Amino acid sequence: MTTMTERTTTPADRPALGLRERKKIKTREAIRTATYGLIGEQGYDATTIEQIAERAEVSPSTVFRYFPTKEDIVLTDEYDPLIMEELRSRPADEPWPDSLRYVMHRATQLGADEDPEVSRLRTRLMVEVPAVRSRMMQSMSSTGRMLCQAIAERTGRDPEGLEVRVYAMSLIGGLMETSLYWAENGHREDFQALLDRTLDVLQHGLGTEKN
Amino acid sequence: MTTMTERTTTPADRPALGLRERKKIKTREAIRTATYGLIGEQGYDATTIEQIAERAEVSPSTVFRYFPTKEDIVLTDEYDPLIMEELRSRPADEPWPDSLRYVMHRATQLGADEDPEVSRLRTRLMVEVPAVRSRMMQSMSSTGRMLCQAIAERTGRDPEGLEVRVYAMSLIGGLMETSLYWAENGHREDFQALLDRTLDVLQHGLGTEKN
DNA sequence: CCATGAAATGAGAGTAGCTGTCAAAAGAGG
DNA sequence: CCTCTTTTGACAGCTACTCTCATTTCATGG
Repeated sequence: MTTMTERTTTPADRPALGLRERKKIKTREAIRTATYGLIGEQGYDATTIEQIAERAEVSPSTVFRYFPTKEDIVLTDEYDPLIMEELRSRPADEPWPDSLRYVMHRATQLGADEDPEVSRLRTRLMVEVPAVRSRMMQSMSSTGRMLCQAIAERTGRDPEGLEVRVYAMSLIGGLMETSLYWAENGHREDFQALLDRTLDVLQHGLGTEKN
Repeated sequence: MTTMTERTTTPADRPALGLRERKKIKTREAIRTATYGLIGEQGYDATTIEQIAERAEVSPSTVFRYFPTKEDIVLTDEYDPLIMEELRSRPADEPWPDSLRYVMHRATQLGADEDPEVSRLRTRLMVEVPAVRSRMMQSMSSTGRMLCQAIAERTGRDPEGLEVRVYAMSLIGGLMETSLYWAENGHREDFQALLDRTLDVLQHGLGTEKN
């Protein structure tokens, strides 16, 4: 227990990570960068783990140690915890739809902060490579669990109850489709705008607007 | 062109399929039966294509000719077209939520008609085997497309529009979660009842009911 | 009934993702 | 500098899946 904050001989606010940790992070990024590069050059299927290992200057074994599957190399997904935290820090009396909208906006801002190229490549792969989409959907399940938890906290319901679970998954399904839509249309439209339209549909169903 | 209704020397209304077609159907079922049996005995992962081929008395090559992936052997999914047809045949002036509810009820009846053992094995595998769940979710996408089409026909919207697509996928996500919920709880509760609760949530959101 | 053409099958080799083991190398701590 | 632990690399192995090609099986027309 008690991660860090213990024996930080370096008084600076720097990470204070050991050489080992730093190397691990570097290896992780080397693998990801190599993967993005190779996929960009030759496509997803044509890119083998061996090639990735070679370009990242590690052994194939190491690649598997860092990422359980090839799809996981491109699907980072480190946002969920951030989103959860953001959600929890919203005022308790704020209407739920408002909280949701606010947090989703924040999340897309975070997404835009990182290299937009990467974020687009990722969504493009979601559309084009079935395996990646599958993996993505799978990760949706765990995201759904967290959402259930958050909703349960806010509404005092059972996080394992059917209603909460159904609601969470329908939400995620809708949001997922928004990403696909965005990617399928060549990332032309403004994602935030799409998001707003999506949330409208999820709140009010298919209303009477034109299209 | 012109399938059958040509030279049906057998005046009976029987299928009038050639020996070849009949054999194909038999092979298909042999493979599925073998798969269900083996998985029931030893589990999904422990069951290899070779074993399936052996029990079905065909070659491994043939298994792959009939089913592109191992997961596809257990995921039949021949209901989509039926559901679509049922949906189309509803009176045009029926409110959309009512149509949806009616059709979903019909679908579960169809599902119960076939061997309930098989249907339960399938949902159980969805919960337990990630690969199967992934494949299932993937098939959801195509189901979603059909739903979009149906919704578009009913409401005069663009089937490719964001709103319709989001609505369809959120629906499918919710329904999917219902199946998972049902399987996770040992198929104890009445599926139709769960379905009704699900549709309530999808229509009205998380209302004010207790739980 | 047989010959011809087409379709289905089987056998085999090959690819790649992924798992496991084990010994060597590199960092951490005394 | 020595020891312990973690990380890595090399290797073997399994299995899903693909591709090719020869063989068998059904359909058809004479």
